[in-house]
Amino acid sequence: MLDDRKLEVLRAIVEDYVSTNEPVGSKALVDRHNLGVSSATIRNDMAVLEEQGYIAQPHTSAGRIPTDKGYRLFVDRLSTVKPLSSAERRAIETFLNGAYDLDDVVGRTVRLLAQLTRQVAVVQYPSLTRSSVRHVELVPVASRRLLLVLITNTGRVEQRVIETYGEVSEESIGHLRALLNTCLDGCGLGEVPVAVADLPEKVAADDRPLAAAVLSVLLETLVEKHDEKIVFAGAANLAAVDFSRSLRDVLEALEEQVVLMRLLGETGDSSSLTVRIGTENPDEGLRSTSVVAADYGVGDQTLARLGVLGPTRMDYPSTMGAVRAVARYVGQILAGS
Amino acid sequence: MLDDRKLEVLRAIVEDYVSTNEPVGSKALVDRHNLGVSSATIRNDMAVLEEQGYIAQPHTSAGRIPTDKGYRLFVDRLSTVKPLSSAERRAIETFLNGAYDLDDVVGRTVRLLAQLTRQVAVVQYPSLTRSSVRHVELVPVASRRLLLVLITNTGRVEQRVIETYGEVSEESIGHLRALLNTCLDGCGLGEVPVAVADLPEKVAADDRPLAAAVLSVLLETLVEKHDEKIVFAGAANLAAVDFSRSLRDVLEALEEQVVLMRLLGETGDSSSLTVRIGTENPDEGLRSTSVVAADYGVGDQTLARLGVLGPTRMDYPSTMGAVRAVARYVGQILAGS
DNA sequence: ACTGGCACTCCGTACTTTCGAGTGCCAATT
DNA sequence: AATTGGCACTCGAAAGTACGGAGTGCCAGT
Repeated sequence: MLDDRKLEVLRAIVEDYVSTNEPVGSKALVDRHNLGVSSATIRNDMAVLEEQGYIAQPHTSAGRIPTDKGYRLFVDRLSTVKPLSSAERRAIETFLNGAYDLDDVVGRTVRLLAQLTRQVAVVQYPSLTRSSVRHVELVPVASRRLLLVLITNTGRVEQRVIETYGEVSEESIGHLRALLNTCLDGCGLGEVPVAVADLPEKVAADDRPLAAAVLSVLLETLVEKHDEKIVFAGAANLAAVDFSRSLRDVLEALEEQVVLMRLLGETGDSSSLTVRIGTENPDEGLRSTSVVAADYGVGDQTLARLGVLGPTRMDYPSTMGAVRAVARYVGQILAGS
Repeated sequence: MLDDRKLEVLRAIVEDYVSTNEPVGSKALVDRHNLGVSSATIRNDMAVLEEQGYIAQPHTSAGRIPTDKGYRLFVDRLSTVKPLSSAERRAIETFLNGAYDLDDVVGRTVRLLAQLTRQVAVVQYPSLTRSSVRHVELVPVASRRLLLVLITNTGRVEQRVIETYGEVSEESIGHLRALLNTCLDGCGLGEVPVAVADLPEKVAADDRPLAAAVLSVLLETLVEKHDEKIVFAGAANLAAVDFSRSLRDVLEALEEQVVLMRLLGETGDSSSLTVRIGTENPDEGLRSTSVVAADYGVGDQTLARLGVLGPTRMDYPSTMGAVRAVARYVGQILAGS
């Protein structure tokens, strides 16, 4: 139903609109792209494209702009991911290599991605449930208070305060610490509940209450809500764009963890890059934005997601290239640390 | 040189301008406040106030708006900090009490302050150099790699990777760990360099390289640049205001750690609240904003600062009240954990 | 199937007009 | 000397008006 030329016209409209931010008319189109036909022909094609819902006019007698459906078709069939320049790749590499701990890796990544795409970048910390235990530490911090410190293979360090409701000896703590570490070393965090199930039986009767308190805090730490940590950067880039919805709505959405989580979406099923365009977005305040997201991880193990948010009118090929490249490099960095 | 009535006029101008966001004229002033004189008199007073630089007109034949100097006088001499309502105080208390670790305390605080003031809130993590060591942990994470974990009395947990350039036995690590903890327990982080000075001499000759590596990383962690950690929230509130400088400039400034640090300024000398108005601000992009900041800490020990950033046209008494109240509550929460 | 031509639409811009809040100044009053 | 009512003046914001031009849809011709 859409012949090759019509697709070509759609692509041209998307590209021109993205670069000029102005509705594109038939005349301008034949001037800038050598389509080999006259503007009248293009007008006919445009009429069809509009009827099918791929483009729209802001008002009568104005040029056309792509609809969400138009962008969708463009992303799916009319564009290819644009690889970064080698200069950009080198910049990424040197910038990320300077990181000295996980916080720093994530912080640098999100700033880097924001700068690279000139949009808002979002990076999720490596998921706890998909990591494994590297070390568990119990530190007494007051007479009736312990600090549980959990270190994962991805370098995440989680800490929780434990109230012990009674004095606890150094020995008990040391014993429990050793037991926890033998139980859990290398254990996937998803399996922790199973792995510790029989632990209370192994401790001396006197230490059972302590063990119970520690375990309850440990298990709570793995509960979904606390599981996820996510950051963003580049909000300043939003100010340059003007949204149909107010800027305020978008900023508000960005400040909510849950919204950010939904934004990146589920970890991708097949291809690594996910693009969500305008109204495809679940959240009210983000109906005029698009998201390009990707999984990142070490080897074949997916750890979490990262991505970019911008106006639907965005340069998809370049953005997708940047997101893919950064996701890969982060995986490499994490693998090496 | 400024009699009481003129001061009263200035106060009225500030209050009206803050609440209406429109230049205030002599007529409107006598209507809204019962000053007991006519508008012509007020006009004369205004002329004097303008000559002295406390107010200005956006253009001839418009009302007056306060200058930075006018706000300064208002804050210093014409206003009193407005305490929060008891409902607000209760809300703060319950909200902050739910926090389960330092990250959570800081995160909740910054969101709370943003919501309370409807402006941008900034909170600095408890300064490392002003904290003391609660525990040091060494965790082997790979054959030639250790993780140094430092836990402070304020609940901050810092981690650094250490390359050992050689296999290291469990025993060596255990030994060094014990040594470190006896050396450093309760030691102020400022004194760490002194406290560990003679440590290398205490370890077995074989472990000297290991000790050196660990110490170098430990000392580096305390270097100023890494010392400070700072977060903000409520950027969405900026969108509601319009700045003379572009919103973009302000957002950009906010995303830079160093700028945020400068923003809060040095820890206050005398009174607990610091107000910096417009051009009193050191940073280019923040010349049209004001900052209200305060120290917070446990007991008489100052740990760090927090504050609020908004347009110069802000409700200073309320904002100051909120900042002061939140700073106090955070201190309490930290004391209890 | 494509094209050139043509009448039509309507946005954006610029120009003008009007309206009114606000000012500064002055002479009169207390 | 301080205050006041009066008055001419200023200037921005809002509303109205005019116009140019990019863009469209349609149709007859190739």
